[in-house]
Formats: sequence, C-alpha cells, structure tokens
Amino acid sequence: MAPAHPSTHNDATVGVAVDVVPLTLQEGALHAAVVRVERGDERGRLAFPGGRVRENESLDDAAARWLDGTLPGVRAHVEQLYTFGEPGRDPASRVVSVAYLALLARPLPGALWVPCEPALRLAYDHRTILRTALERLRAKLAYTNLAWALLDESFTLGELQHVYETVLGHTLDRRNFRKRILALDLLTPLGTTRHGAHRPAQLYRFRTRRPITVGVP
Amino acid sequence: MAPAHPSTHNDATVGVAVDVVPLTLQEGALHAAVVRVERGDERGRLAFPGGRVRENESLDDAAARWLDGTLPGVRAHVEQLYTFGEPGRDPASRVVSVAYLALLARPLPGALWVPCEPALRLAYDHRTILRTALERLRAKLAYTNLAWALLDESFTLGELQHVYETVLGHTLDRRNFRKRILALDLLTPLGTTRHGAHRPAQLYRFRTRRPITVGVP
DNA sequence: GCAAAAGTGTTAGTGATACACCCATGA
DNA sequence: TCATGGGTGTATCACTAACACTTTTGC
Repeated sequence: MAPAHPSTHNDATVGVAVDVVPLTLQEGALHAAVVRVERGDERGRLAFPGGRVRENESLDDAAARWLDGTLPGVRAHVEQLYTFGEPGRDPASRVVSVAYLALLARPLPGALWVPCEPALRLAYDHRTILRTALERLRAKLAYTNLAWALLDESFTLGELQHVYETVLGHTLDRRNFRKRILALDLLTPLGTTRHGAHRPAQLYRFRTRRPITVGVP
Repeated sequence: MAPAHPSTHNDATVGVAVDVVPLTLQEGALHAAVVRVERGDERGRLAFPGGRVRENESLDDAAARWLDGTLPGVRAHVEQLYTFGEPGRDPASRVVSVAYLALLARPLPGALWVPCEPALRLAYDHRTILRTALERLRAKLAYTNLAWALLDESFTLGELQHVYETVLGHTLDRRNFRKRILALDLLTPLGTTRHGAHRPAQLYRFRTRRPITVGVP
C-alpha cells in the first residue's frame, strides 16, 4: 500500500476474496461446512463459503457476510486464519484469499457438513486452507479457552474433554484433565446436572465466552 | 474466490499490497526499517516498505521483492504476519495489505532504522502492524527457535540471552537461561571463543537455521 | 444386575525458579 | 587491580503424568 517506490507494472487485476472454514463437532468428529462450486473449471467440487470483498466492507465483515450467506443466522467465533495468494490457486483469475476460521457449537443447515478427513477432496487450494485451519485450532486449544466456541452455553466436563480429545486426536486422562482445566479457573459450575443415559453430570459454563489466553505470563 | 454465490456488487476495486516489517537488534533495542512515504496524503511520514502485488507473483515473492527493493541484498527470515483490510486504512484507495515480518541479524543501509517505541509515529495503520509484529515475535520466541534470525551464524550465549531479554522486555536469570536453552538441544558449541573486552565466551550456532517448534508435544 | 459415564487422590518425576560465588580477560 | 561479562550447582516448588476404584443412573 502507498508505495514508497511507485509500481511500474500492471497490478490492478489482483482480486481480494475471503474464504471461511466453518468447523463444528458432530458425532465425535470434526466436520467442515462446504458448498458446491457453481461455476468455472472447479464447478461441482466442494469448497468453503467465500467470495469477493466489497469495496466498502472490512475483511472481517466480508467473512461474516459470506458465512451468514451460507449458514443464515449462525452464531460463531470467527477469526482470521492466513492469506493465500499463489498466482495459480484459482485458475480463472488472480485472486488473493484471506481465509477465516469459524467455530460453531453445532452444525446448521445451509451447507454440506463433511468430516475433516485427510482424504477430503476440495476445490482450489482449499485442502491447504483446511489443513491450516486444523493446525490453528489444535494449537489454540492448548493455550486459549477457545473450546467455548465449539460448545453450547452449558456443558459437562465430559463434553469439554471430548472436544479436546477430538481436536487433538488422542485421549486424555479424565482425572488429570479435570484438575488442569478447573485449575485454570475458566469455568463456573452451574449447580445443575444433565441427565442422560447414565449418571447425571455437573454442568459448567465458561466464565467468559471470548478469547482468553492462558498460561503465558 | 470462486463465489458459490455470485457477488452482485462492484468489487473489482479492492487492491492487494504487501507491507514488510523489517526488525533487527541495534544497540540493545529492537529497531524497525522504515521509509518515507513519497506521495499522497501521508507524504513525508514514515511507513514500512511495501506496495502492490503483481499479477504473476505470489505474496511471499512480493514481500521479498519489496524488502529487497528497500534493503538490497538482504538475507532475512520472512513470514506472513496478518492481513489488514479496514476500508479506511489508506485514504487514497481501498487496499488490503498482507503484512510480513522480516527478521535480520543486523541493520542494513537502504532504510531508516528507528527504535520500536510505543510513541513511534507511522503512516496509515502501520503502528497497528508494528504492534502485531512485535506481539508475534514475542510469542514465537517462546515456542520456536526463531532467535536464530536475529543473530549472526555464530554467537555467544550472552548474545542469545540478550536477544530474548530485549524482545521479551525483561531480564532473565543467566544460569536458568543456559540450562533451559541447552536442554532444548538446538545449539551446537563451535569449540572456539569470541574475544571481546572481557573473558572470552564460547561460541555457538543453531543446529538448524530454519523455523523449529519446541516444547509442544 | 449390568452397562456406561461420573467422580475422586496419591505418588513419582520433571521442569522452573531462586539464588551467590569464582574465573578470565582487557584496560 | 578493577570492571565486566563468562561460567557454574543446589534446593525448593509447581506442574505433569501415571494409575484404580466407587458412584449413580437408565435400561
């Protein structure tokens, strides 16, 4: 921007788009929301919701708009992920895409929810984007309270542990998990219990449902 | 990109640029390389090197090009930082800027090297970009071997500790620092010593001068 | 009564912190 | 000889990891 040295090349043809990676947990596995590409060489393949950024809207606003366009009324935690701009990533035209991560407590209708398997086939470079999103989510789960975004307002410790286990891809010791998570002082017990198929479980909620970094003095 | 739902607005006028934040240590303080804005409303103010992305180059290539244009021949670690796209960030036109962080072992001629003080006045939203760069650097120093990018090939443990102390903004216990950093097994002693004004110090180098994440199983 | 998830404590080991003195050199 | 940075070890504390049994409920 505002070149200190004026550019001498044609550079007005690089477009800007956002792509949103909506993730949620479903049946014990991470699922992503995708839509079918309607036009162009990649027509018919699966891709994340997204498209051009308008001249008068911020990137965050564009991400929210495209997310809501696909999953109307969605309430999600949305954060910028990474920007992908290889010249060949969209065969049709030169488009730089600012990818966003969106975390939902549950799947909503409006898109296809597909499990995040490594073999998942997606249009463009969206497999790379998905990989980046999963890495980010895994990393942030370790040093933030981000799990709130994948859970309802109230939840049991078992459900919270399940979020961690599913995202991290391995099991955790229940006693140690409880000790650690409770020591972080992020949760408030509700005093009520959830009755399921078995012994009722204490319900908790996050003290703050917004990003908090923990353990980094 | 590749809209699943076609956009119905004029959106071809959002431009793409890169801005590079070159950082190095000088006289015990972090310094950033800036240039004077030559044109437009912000003319005369200080800003980071950067400008438009060409149609046929990647974002990384654009960042390298603008960095080299300002600091010719520079060898630096360059990584994408964040993308800034508020509509009003450049008064002249709508430009989305992909910011890059560049870490240098020493300042090079070609730019003004200014200390990274909170009061530093910069054009556009570059103060925000600088703040983001510093946060990123601080965070990554804690869980990567990124310090190599701010040091010459060989260095003493005192110099390495100085990098950490300067970036983190507080002092560290020398004995604990050495124990911890040597336990990470990132360094190789050269067997030679550096003779300065005082007792010679053992020289080390990083086993790998590329990004390594440590301590995250 | 049985299957299934909830709930709970102790121990051992590892890593972090705090802390003080001597060493080698150049000036 | 003195100023300056280099180099070293120990004791304590906090956190992590490993580990098994009892409880409560629905069916």
